[in-house]
Amino acid sequence: MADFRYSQFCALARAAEVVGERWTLLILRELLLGAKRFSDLRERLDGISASVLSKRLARLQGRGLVTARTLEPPLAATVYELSDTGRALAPTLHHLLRWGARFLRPGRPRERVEADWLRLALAACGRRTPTPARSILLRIRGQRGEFLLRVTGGAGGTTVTDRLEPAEATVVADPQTVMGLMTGALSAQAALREGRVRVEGDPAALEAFPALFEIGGTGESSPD
Amino acid sequence: MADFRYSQFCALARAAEVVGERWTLLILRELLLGAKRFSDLRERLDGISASVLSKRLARLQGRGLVTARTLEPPLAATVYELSDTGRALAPTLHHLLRWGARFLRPGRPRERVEADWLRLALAACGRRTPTPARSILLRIRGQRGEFLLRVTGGAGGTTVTDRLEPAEATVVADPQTVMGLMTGALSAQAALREGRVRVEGDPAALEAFPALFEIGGTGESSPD
DNA sequence: CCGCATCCGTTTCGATACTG
DNA sequence: CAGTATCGAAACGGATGCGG
Repeated sequence: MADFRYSQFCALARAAEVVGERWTLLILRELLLGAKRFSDLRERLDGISASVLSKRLARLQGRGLVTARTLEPPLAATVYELSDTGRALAPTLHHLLRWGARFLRPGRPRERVEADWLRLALAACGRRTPTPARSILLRIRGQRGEFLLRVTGGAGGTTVTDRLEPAEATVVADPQTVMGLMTGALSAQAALREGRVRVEGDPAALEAFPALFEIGGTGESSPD
Repeated sequence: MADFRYSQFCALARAAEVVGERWTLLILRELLLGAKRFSDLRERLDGISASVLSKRLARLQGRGLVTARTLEPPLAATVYELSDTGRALAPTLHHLLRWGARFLRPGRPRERVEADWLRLALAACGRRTPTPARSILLRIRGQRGEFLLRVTGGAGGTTVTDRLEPAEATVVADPQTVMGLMTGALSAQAALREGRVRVEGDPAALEAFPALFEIGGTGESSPD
């Protein structure tokens, strides 16, 4: 394994050596969402081979981003989790996600969607500046069942949780539609007209939804 | 060129498809530092092959991060530069650089260093919160000559320029030493003791130098 | 010269099979 | 379940060539 991929004394090149290999960012995304076993990772990173996953985990452990922990004898399993160094990448991943959101639509045939990923995206793209004091329950219908998220605007910005308290409105849509509304690629009117979304409760909540989010600065200077 | 590298409806996966290939982050770094020609990029990205650089540039243009512009007939040359979408990645690259700074030291034999990279690193790692009102001129001695940077602390945080106004002190060191001091991996005392740094002017400036910078959150929650 | 396209040896990846 | 072994396919790195 060529450990020195670039020969440059530059912090960005160093970072690229650690997280710039295929699959690595997605492995970190999964571990950011919680500790996981080898086979959990394989299942969610649909398409990664066992040998590549093994190499990636070994490298991430070697660089100190990931630690392996063996559970107590009853469940003799190894789980991988982020170390402090790995968790320190979270702000970077959020920024990258916000920037990448512009490429999300259109969706592609047979693409996988996980509830976790949507929650991560909504959380990462929520505005940090004061947003309309709305509370919206999202009922997201994927291929494999449906799940709920709760989005709240306020003076402290937008927050996203999976606690299911009551809200002003419930918005029912599939993942592609939710992300289209969030990124602004799809207007509320168009989504309603095409029957891609249904609102229960205050219809104005849907109109306000896009204002709760923003994607990576197309011009506005983000704080940092 | 398999354009769909992952089959996941996730903004981070989309971003990884665009910037997650070998060399791409470093190409973006170079273009962030200014528009460049094909051969300029090849020269600075020591080791990249022409065919790979060509493919990367084509992909980046296809995705809208980079534009090619042909100069007027006298200098019939093509320069590549970042588009708004490409420049929108700047905050992400700064975050990633700050995180990667922890891996900078120790330097490796025969590693290349460019003045631009140091300037980028110092700018990216400068604290955003108020810092001591110091002004320090860095005289950095690389293999190929030396160059100067000016670091200023203040209520608005740390700023780094290449304008050579007078300062309280001049710090003379090689790039590895400067980065060691910046990341905190090398203490001012140790650097002085080993003769790796020389100070002209107020000696206290060197002691204050590390306080002007911070690298990617090992615990402190960065604003975003 | 500059911006590639082409050829070719080496490395990495992906799919499957196999082992403790 | 958690990986290692193997092997064909794809990507990469280096050299060369060619049109503008």
